[in-house]
Amino acid sequence: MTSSALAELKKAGLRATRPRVLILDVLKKAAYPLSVQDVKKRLQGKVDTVTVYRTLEAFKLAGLAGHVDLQLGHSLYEFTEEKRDHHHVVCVSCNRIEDFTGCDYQPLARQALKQATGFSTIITHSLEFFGLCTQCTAK
Amino acid sequence: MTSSALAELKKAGLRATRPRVLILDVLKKAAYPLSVQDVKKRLQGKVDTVTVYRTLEAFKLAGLAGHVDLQLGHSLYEFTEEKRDHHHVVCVSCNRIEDFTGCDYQPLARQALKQATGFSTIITHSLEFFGLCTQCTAK
DNA sequence: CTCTGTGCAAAATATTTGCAGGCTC
DNA sequence: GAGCCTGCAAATATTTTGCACAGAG
Repeated sequence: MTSSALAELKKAGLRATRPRVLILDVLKKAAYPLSVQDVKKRLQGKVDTVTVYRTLEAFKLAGLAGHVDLQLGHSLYEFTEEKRDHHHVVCVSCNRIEDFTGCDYQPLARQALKQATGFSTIITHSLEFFGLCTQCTAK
Repeated sequence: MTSSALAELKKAGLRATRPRVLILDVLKKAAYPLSVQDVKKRLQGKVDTVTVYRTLEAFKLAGLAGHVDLQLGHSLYEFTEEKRDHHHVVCVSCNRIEDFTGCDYQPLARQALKQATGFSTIITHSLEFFGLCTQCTAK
């Protein structure tokens, strides 16, 4: 595992330092997007908080990780897998998260560009659904 | 204007206090989503920061305002107009914002519910595009 | 009059910046 | 060896909480 993280870092053009390998491994193992605090906790003091911030930002720029915003008061990051362009459904009551894939956003992006006349390119997009999970519905 | 804000507050089931009328007016006049600081500045000291936080949250619960997240490090709010379900295109370089409308999300929501088996209801959604505006493309 | 809303102070949380030393390439 | 990366300290920004008083209904 560690060695593959190392290779991915190099392929992405980043220096393969110990903190970066550790953080990338944590991201890859996570079932759901992680906050800076989440990452730090899972590394139990092995990496400084500031480094987590800087590393996640570097991963984002390098395309290794994506930024997720679920309106929880802090940013989340997740490993960018092959099955890219997946999104989340978040329970507004308990914050449970599930994924869904196959968002066909190209028509929407074209429509957005047609209306937003001051723009020339769409680079990325965010799409999140907020609802109630079955447990919270029952309550 | 002020009187209409007052009526809207009552209709939404909220007490029509001075800070709320002022904040609602500011939101309605804004061309784009505002942060807590934006709102506070436009009220030049007439309302406390904490009240702005609490009021915007109350508006959100009452359906008067919507929460927008453009990955800028803080939350934005905008008045919920009739032309609801509109979204934004944000320039990743200069943060310029434009709107677009007519996102046909029902099929996507159905697809999300089919895949997210632990969920029973979709209440709302967020969809934002990030790209380059023509000015920043030229640079 | 009752109960919610507000302002003020302070705490808690999240994020950024500066700098000296360490490690990758 | 050069230059990027890290840890530590501290500054800055954002959001939340507690409480006494004010104002809406």
